[in-house]
Amino acid sequence: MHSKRDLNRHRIIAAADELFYQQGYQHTSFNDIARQAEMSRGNFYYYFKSKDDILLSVIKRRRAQVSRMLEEWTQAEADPRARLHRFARRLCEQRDQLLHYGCPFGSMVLELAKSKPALIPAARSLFEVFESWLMEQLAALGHTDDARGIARHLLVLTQGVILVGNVFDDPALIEREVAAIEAFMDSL
Amino acid sequence: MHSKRDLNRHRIIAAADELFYQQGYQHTSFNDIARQAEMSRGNFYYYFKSKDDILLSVIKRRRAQVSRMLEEWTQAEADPRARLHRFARRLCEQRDQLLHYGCPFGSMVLELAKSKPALIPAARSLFEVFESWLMEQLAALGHTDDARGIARHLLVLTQGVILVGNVFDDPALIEREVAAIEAFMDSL
DNA sequence: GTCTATAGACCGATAGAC
DNA sequence: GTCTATCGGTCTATAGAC
Repeated sequence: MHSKRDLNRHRIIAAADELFYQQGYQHTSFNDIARQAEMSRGNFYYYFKSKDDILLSVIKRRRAQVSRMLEEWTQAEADPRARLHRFARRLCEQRDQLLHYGCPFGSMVLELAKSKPALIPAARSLFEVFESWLMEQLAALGHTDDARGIARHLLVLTQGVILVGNVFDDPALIEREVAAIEAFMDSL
Repeated sequence: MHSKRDLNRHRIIAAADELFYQQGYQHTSFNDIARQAEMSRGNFYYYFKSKDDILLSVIKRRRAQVSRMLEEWTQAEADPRARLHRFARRLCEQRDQLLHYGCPFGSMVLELAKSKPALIPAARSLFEVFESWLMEQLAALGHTDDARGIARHLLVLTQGVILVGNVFDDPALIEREVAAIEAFMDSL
């Protein structure tokens, strides 16, 4: 059902999702979220029991979006290698955002590691979605034993590109490193 | 000279340095720093004009420490390749801290990107110290044209390892990926 | 007495919670 | 809309070294 309650919950989560990415979790206040969602701040505790609770809902939303995206890639491309290239090229598609705010998943884990370690497992689950999808593609390419290691290596490369691209604000670095990642994928 | 003023300034900066790393900049309050430095909070504005000013001093301190470390490596190892290996192996030496809190330089840039973009250039300067040292070693190995690109690629690898290691809290990943980085260095 | 250094009261603003 | 805690930041009385 799309009750009014569900719609308002969704508006709050969508607003928080964007702001948590652009400003970070701690640096985003209820007022910020209220302004972005065009709602009164007072209602929030009708929908959520705490700020942490909003974050958990944001993570859940992101996980659903990631799952949907990966499913689309799986259906659009029959070749596992072509699927991996989709994964790599997404860095270029999202380049400008990534250079500004970093990876929405990596930066969240890092922030929580410093201020809310109890929430790390929830944020880690986003990476696990990517990891298991990558492992499926790698297994299809014959890498059954070392699938996890290679999957994590691909995550290392992508997280590194984003972070260093962010540091130097260097769009060319993204393009160059993505090409190297694709070359590595072809060598598998 | 080591006036009392200098010593106390140093105590505040050292306390802030540790806390900013472990808890993040925003999540560390003046009270936290006061407790850690065993000083009264009221004094801080005798030594610094703002919290941002403390951060700038922390960055300056870290830059000096990094420069000193790189200089030591340069003097201890005559072979540029051996120097690069020092750089890689440091990830293993610092493993436990890195798994807990991430890279002190990378995580700072990421936090500032979301909340204090004006301070990014200061934090970036830490990476530039590493970058230029790496470029010197690469140039000595004959990589004069592509030194910057390779240097940044090494930074990509190291930042990626730390971040993904942090996400999965996986010490073995650090060891494995560092071995791969060293193999890459040998191929240069 | 002078100067450096210090402690802690105090401020307005704003946070999350209700 | 209100509550309480805490934030970064300010001010000042004064203690101790010289």
